[in-house]
Amino acid sequence: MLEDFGTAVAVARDREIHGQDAAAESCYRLLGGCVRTVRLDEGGRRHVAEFLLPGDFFGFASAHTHDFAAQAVSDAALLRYPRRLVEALAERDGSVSRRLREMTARDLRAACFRLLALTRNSAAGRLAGLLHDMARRLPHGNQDVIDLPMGRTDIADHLGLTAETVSRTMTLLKGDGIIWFGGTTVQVRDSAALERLAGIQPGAEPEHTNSSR
Amino acid sequence: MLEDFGTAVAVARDREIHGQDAAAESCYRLLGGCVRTVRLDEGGRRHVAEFLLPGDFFGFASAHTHDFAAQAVSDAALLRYPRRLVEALAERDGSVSRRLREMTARDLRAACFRLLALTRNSAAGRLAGLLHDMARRLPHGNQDVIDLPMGRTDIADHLGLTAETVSRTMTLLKGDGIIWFGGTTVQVRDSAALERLAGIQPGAEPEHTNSSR
DNA sequence: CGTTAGCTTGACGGACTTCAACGATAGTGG
DNA sequence: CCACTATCGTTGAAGTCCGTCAAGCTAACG
Repeated sequence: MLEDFGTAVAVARDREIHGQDAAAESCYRLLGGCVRTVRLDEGGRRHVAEFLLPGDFFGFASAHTHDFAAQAVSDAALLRYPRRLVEALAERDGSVSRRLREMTARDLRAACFRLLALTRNSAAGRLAGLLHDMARRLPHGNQDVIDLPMGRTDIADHLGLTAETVSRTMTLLKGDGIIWFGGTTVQVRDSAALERLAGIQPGAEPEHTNSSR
Repeated sequence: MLEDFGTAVAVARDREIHGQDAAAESCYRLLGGCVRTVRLDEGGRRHVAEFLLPGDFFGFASAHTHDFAAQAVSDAALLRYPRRLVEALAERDGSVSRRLREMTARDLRAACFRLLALTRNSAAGRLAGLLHDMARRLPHGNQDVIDLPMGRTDIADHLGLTAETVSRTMTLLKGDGIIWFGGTTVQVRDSAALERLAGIQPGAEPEHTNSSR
């Protein structure tokens, strides 16, 4: 399987794993830390497509080039797989090919639902969705306390907002007692309210990313 | 190949091809007309994910259920493929599996770029992008004149706007001489201006959908 | 101790939504 | 053939949310 072939790579915070529009020679799996995929459009505006967390695969759906750059949000550890090898594996082994297809389909599904959230929800709804997502995906202790690795600007560029709006909305949610935060620590105090704001019915929309398993 | 197995289906305007969250028993290829994929969220808000045009495949990336309903925007002709058969084909034939994966990856890429456009562009930019896209994809005569099959509400729900804003913005673009329209007919008079508004550099972002070839 | 980068808060303006009314077009039944 | 009605598109006025510009604040680092 894929697990046997990756080569370990360590990437320091804010360093690039691969550039935007770079030849897609490698795919990756994140083992530790946090990675963002970013694109700068012709107007110079920055857009963060996803935040990747430990266990996530990325770069597997790229055709000839990676449309988005990948950068370490925090110090990160990852495995690198040569694309040629992945393709060769898929060519030989039907189950690998199927798993790759499922992975891409999951990403597509996640992208579609993100599209829903970003075009229909207010700033509070979008932020609630992200926080809820992070609380679910981040490796946390046993409580609802998480350590947000990314800054306000990253969050803003991910949600289609400005850093100011993110900041204001965070303090709003804090004032309402829905979350608490200080430094990079965030505590979800009312998960149900968060889901309500994000427009999620109680038990829906699981596995938003290309995670492990 | 797939081409040999589809069964022809005709669907009248505004009829449903498959419902939201319906079991994904079939995949489709559109031969004529226009189809939209739609989802109603828990707030009752409607979201149009894509407009499918002749040649487009859809429903192939769905896992167990179709997350979006598919409805005929205009009278449509399509081919239906049983999913079990498609999966069986993919299991047997590596090249089919690879093509399915490429198709899903193309959709994912398109969804990511739509995400960019919808979160970063103004109403005029979004509309310009859609019109440019339609002018490129719709089967048209030899001029820049196209026949928009979908109504203002469909466009609005696709772009994350209201029908009123779409209408207003259309008349703005008309006033600027960038487009002309009357009834369902739209003429692109200044394609370069459209691309500029949409934030597209001259020769970029091709094949936005899972089209034929 | 000074500097820098990130977060917060305030004031203002603009873009889009909402609510409402009106006009045009097509389909229906008398 | 002609109201009648429903649907869609357009236009107007008012309100809201978020972006922009600007300043202050904190914490980390040299």
